[in-house]
Amino acid sequence: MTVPAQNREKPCVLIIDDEPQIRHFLRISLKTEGYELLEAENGETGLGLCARHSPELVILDLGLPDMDGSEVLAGLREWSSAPVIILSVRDRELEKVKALDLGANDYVTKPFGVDELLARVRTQLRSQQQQNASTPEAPVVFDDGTLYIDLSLRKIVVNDTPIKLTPKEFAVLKAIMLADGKIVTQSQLLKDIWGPTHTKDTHYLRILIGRLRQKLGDDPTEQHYIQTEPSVGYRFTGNDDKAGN
Amino acid sequence: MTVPAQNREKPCVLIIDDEPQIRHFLRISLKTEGYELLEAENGETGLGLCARHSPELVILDLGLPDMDGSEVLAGLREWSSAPVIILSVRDRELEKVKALDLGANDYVTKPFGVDELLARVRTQLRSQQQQNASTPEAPVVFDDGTLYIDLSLRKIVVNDTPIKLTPKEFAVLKAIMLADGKIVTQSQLLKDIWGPTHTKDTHYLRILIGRLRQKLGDDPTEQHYIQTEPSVGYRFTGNDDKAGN
DNA sequence: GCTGGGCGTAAAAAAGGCGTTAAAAATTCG
DNA sequence: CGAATTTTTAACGCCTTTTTTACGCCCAGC
Repeated sequence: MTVPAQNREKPCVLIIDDEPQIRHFLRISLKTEGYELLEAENGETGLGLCARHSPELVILDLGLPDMDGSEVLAGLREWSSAPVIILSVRDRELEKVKALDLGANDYVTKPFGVDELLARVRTQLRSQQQQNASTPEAPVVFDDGTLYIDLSLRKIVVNDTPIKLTPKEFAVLKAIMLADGKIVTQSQLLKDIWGPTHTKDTHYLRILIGRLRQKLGDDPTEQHYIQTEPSVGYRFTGNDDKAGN
Repeated sequence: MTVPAQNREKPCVLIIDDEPQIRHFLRISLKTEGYELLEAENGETGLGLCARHSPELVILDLGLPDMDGSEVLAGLREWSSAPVIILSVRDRELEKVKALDLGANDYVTKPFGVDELLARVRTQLRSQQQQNASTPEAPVVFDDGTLYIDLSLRKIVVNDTPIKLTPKEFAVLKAIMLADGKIVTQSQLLKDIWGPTHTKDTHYLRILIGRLRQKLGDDPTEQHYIQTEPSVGYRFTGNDDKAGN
């Protein structure tokens, strides 16, 4: 599995902003504070970078060229719990509330003071540290040469051929991938994706898993990627049969 | 430690502010959001209330009559990690940095919009909750070099060969493993796994234990792992005489 | 030394779960 | 509003699991 290196000496901060001068400005400030930096000038590369490097914190500008900032935030929150500080020129209350309720951890209005922003960065990293002591980040990208999956960009490639997944198919794949090798119970999947009223309808799952295996090129008798634990659930495996951790 | 009961239906918010109209204002807003409330009009009673009730969140005004807000914050942080949102009329950057670095989680400048404050309250409670949710299950693992069992991962390995257990087999193994060396009665196992209507069908158990021993590589005449207590029940032991962990 | 209850084993028959296919219904999208 | 995609429904064959049934063994007690 392509598990991003989690043991960093310096905390890593990802900046997603399209304005070069802001990025430059932040780069200087954050570097002198001793952070490692990642930069993206649009939402898509931002999501990709975040998936591949799982930074300790994300600074996200709401006004991006390719997609709305809140879309980026929502996409991020589907699989990442990294703290996000929003930057925005819009200081209307509604905007702030929307972003915070979407899962942002702080909202700073441009123009802002560097020192304040740096303090807010420290604050977020501090609270994050408290909890993240023993929580290994779940893998968001998978690549074994044959199958390539990037949950952040919703991109699946099998043998260099892009594959399209339906919403439910993707939701199931995401769920079992984020479980990181652990079994996800049938009732859990049914509850999360079909709703609490369908926790018994396991045939939904059987047919969906069937289509998923077919699309991923996974022989059900081999169960290379998706393993069935009969009458319990399913697990995603990157071909490590050994008793791992 | 005097840790008060933490299981509340509603999250509890402590307001420390000397201005009655602000307290009134916050009280209305927070109550309608469904929070339980505590109020203090000076630092000392605030600290006392926080110690006694350990609220899920603290809203702290920096300008208090009896002691400086940062003193309150510093005092709080000596023993509490509850999220603190600072309220202040002072919007100088230095003030914000000082408060945040003292351990505050957010800093809101008066006058503020209610909706934004409420959103920030939700945000803080959310990250707090997230952190409590992690680290739920302690891994239950047995390993003596030959037999490896991980109950949480549902993984059994005998002599480096992964073994598949059926649901009932696993349920029985789990039951006797969790008993930690003590005997589990036959009727107990039958009631728990086959249901209360089968407490007499001990032949089910005999057959199942047989298969289990076979799969685990346990000679029934030796009873290395699963011991029979005739007409009583079964117990799991990992090398009983040896210094077991 | 026979006897009977409790245990372990071995084979069958019965039941249940899984994967697959095809078609109908619902939803999305142009 | 119609076409294409997605989801749901229904039915079948296969394999695994569970239950049933039958038999042999050990050991205490008469």
